[in-house]
Formats: sequence, C-alpha cells, structure tokens
Amino acid sequence: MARSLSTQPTEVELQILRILWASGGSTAREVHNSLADIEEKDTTYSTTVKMLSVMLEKGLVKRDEEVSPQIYRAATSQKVTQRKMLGDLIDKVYDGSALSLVLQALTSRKASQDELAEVRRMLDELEGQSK
Amino acid sequence: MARSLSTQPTEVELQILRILWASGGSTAREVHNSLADIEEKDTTYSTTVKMLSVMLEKGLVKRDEEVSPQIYRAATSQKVTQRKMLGDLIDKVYDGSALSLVLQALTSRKASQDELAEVRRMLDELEGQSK
DNA sequence: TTGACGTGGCGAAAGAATTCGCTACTCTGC
DNA sequence: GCAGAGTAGCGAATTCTTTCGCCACGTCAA
Repeated sequence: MARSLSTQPTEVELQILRILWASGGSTAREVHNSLADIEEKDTTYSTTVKMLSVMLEKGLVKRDEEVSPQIYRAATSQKVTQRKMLGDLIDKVYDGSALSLVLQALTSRKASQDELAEVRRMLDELEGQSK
Repeated sequence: MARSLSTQPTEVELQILRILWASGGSTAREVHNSLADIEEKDTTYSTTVKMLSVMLEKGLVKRDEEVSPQIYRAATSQKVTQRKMLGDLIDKVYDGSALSLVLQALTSRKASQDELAEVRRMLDELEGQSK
C-alpha cells in the first residue's frame, strides 16, 4: 500500500486505470470487457479480477464498501497521475529539464495550428502571472 | 534482442543509460561507481555487470569488440530514447494528446521567463514553417 | 429448493527484472 | 613464475508482475 506512493503503475495497471477514468467507475466485468475490446488482450476474467485486487492493495483503485462494493474506481484522478508520471519522465530521461521535453513534444508530433495557438495563449497567461 | 524494439528500458536500465549518455562510454566499474554515487543504490558490482550483460542482450548497450571490448556505450542516443518514451507516455496517459501534455508541463513545473521565451521562439519557428 | 449463471476472490504458477555468489581472466610488482 | 588486486561473466536465487485454476457467494427462474 505504501508502495503506491513510490511505485509507478505498471503497463496493464495503467490500461485499467484509463478504463476507469473514462467510465468513472466499473464492475470487474466491465473492466474486463473493455480490456478485451480496446486491447487485443486475450486474458481471463480471473486475471482482470486479480489485477483489480492487487491494485486495490496498492491503493491504485478503491471501492465504496458501503454503497457499491463491486464498483471499482481509480483512486487518483487522471490529472494527478499524469502530473506525477510526467514529472518522473522529466527527471528520468530529460535530466529534469521540462523545457527540452516541451520542445521535443512540439517538434516531434506535428502540432496543428490550433494547438500551437493554444500553447501561445497559455504562454501569455503564464507570463502575465509571473511578472 | 527483438524485445528492445517493443519494450521500454526498466528503471535501473534507464539509470545506466543516463550514465552512459553522460560519459559517452564507460567500463563496468565506472558505471558501477556512478550508480553508487548518484543514486543511493547499494548494489554489488556483480549486479551492475549483470545488468550490463542483460542490456547487451537486449540491444540497449553495445561494445566495440575489436577496439575496446570492455567499454560499454548506449546503443541509441538520448534524443531518440526520449522521443520514444515521450511518445509512449502521450499515448498511454494523455490519450494521444501532445497538447495537453505540453500544457501540463508548462504549468506544473514553474517555467522561468527564459524558458517561456524559448518556447515562444520555437512556436514562431513552427508556425512559420507550416504556414 | 435447486440448479444454472454471473460475480468476485484466493493461492499458486509462469514470466520478467533485479540481485548475488562464485569463478576466471588480466595485469602489476616481485 | 607467482601472489595480489582489479575486472568481467555465468548461473542460480530473489522479488515483482502477470496469469490462471478452482472455489464461494448471490440471484433469478422453474
């Protein structure tokens, strides 16, 4: 449980989290179906349930025991998880430089005009604030 | 070996890659020392050597057998690896939206004025190109 | 009731990543 | 040549992730 603070979700765990973020909350069966659909994964229902229980132990997902003990929800919002993983990536492979990550993101995936404009808008806002 | 194409380097492998990127090439002993220094890791020299040999199998590192069989080098440049891992992150936790990643990177880590200016410069360039 | 069916769960197996113990090779100075 | 120090490497042990087999519970209809 304490490990969840230090450890990243694994590949499959992340897939499950994405399903839960999208749905807001699902039964084990629903998660399993989504996994089977979206991925070409061909795993057993048992496996999905087990993954969920492991994730429950780790604190990655949770259930409302009172109201709906069979509905699983992501324990942390997508935004928070993104922020954390992004931070880790920056530290681990960009030597802590958010700037170089941003530049690479902008250049490697061809951003649309709209997207560039959006980034520019955000820049304006940031500069305004910090002055 | 084929796995290196599909599989991400693991945590420790990444640390080793970073050391090799920084040094340009090192002996096993040097890698081990760096690992011990930079991280608070307390692993055996044996372990480091083994990691290197596993990474050699996976194709993550390489050696020039002729000239310097004991010097390990990263098989792919830092830039290429960054690009790949960034792409994976975008797909896996940002639902493929590079934009939202960029926005989050800019807001979560307080970027300096200089950095913002740099991003702006890059934007100008990109818009100029694609117009 | 009972007996299929849909659910969730536990414990152990399989697989991958990480660690270590032991051995062997290559120097250097005697 | 030979002891000692420093280096690399293999195979097995450990740990974590992922998978599965089998069981238990609830429910809905005959």
